[in-house]
Amino acid sequence: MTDFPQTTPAAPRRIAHLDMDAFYASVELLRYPELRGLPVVIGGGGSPPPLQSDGTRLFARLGDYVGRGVITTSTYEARKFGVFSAMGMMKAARLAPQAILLPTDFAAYRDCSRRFKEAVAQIVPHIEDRGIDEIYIDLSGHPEPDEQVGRRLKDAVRAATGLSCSIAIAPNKLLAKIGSELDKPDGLTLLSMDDIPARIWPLPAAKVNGIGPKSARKLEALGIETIGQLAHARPSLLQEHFGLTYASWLLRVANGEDQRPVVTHSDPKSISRETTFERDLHVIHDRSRLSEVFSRLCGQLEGDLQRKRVVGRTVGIKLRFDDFRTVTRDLTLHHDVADADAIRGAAGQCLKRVPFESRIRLLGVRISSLRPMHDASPAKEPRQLTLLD
DNA sequence: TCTGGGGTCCTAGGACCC
DNA sequence: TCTGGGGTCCTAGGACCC
Repeated sequence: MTDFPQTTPAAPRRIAHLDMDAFYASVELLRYPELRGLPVVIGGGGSPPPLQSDGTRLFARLGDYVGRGVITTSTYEARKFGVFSAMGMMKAARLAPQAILLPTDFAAYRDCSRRFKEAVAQIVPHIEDRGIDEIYIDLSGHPEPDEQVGRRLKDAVRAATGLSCSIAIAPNKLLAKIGSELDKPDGLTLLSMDDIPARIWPLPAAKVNGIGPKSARKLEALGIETIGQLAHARPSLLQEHFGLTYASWLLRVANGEDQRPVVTHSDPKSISRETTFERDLHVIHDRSRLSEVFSRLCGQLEGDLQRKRVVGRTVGIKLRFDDFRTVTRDLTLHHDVADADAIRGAAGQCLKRVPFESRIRLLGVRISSLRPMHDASPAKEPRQLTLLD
């Protein structure tokens, strides 16, 4: 035994990415097993399917949908019709009018999400939350071999939820994230750095987490479509079009390099509420409706702050106009706020700075610069100093 | 008949201070 | 009366992710 720090080289990391398969849709199929094998899409804010007198459910058809919602998830059967997440439902309705449409039920998905994360945490506690349906798991130092722990995690998730997931285990988050998609659904993929040329390089550049539609289109214009082409691109060409920072990052990720740690805790940075109107509203003619929604959003924000036990001092608004232009305004106060009236007051100041030239499609309110709420010392003004002090 | 809602992070300019 | 650098905070917009 020695008290001196060891200087052995760092062991290679093992990171798993776990992604639930068609999560919202799969939760709904547990509830409505009679829909198994049918094209089903989840989206919009409709009401749950009513029970009929013969004991069966009356399911809505996507073709009958009217509104501005988008699809959040679809079953693999529905995807065959070309309807995917984030597609407008009116457009999807043209492609698959006969598909079953279910409203989103976040409470049910959150409950299921909590169960699968708890099941994983029983096996490996080092988890990074990446939203409702995916996590990274740091397996470095875990004794079992990859294949064995991967199977065990999948079995535990199925036992806790009845649902399948896809897992990849790789030397870093970047490769694990790409890998979990390679054998969906119900996949278990093991990747090492040696697999990069054969399994990663043929994939489209947009499969990299962080290369979005804008960058993918720019790359394509340069003749770069796959991750492999990106890895072999001339650095000066990339730097010319993307700047030094982003160009170096592109080259690193194309070679499968990523040192980001698995982050098990993070404090919220901002909280927001927004809503898209069924029809675009006029700032004058629809004043009372706008004012009503504005107050409701501020009230919801107050509830969110209380639930998360935080206060904030930067209040902002967001507007989207009928031409889809988006503007934001924000205001940093000298003190923290937490109640709906104070938020509404500050947000109202922000609204005054917006030029209203077109109808409003979306209205949102946001609060940031968050700090923990200390309920023991309710927002007290600092003692006023006087000359007598 | 386009395009939700809730987030994070980055950039860039201006104010302001030293 | 020509023209410093940092550093931090604030604001606006945009890319990206789930």
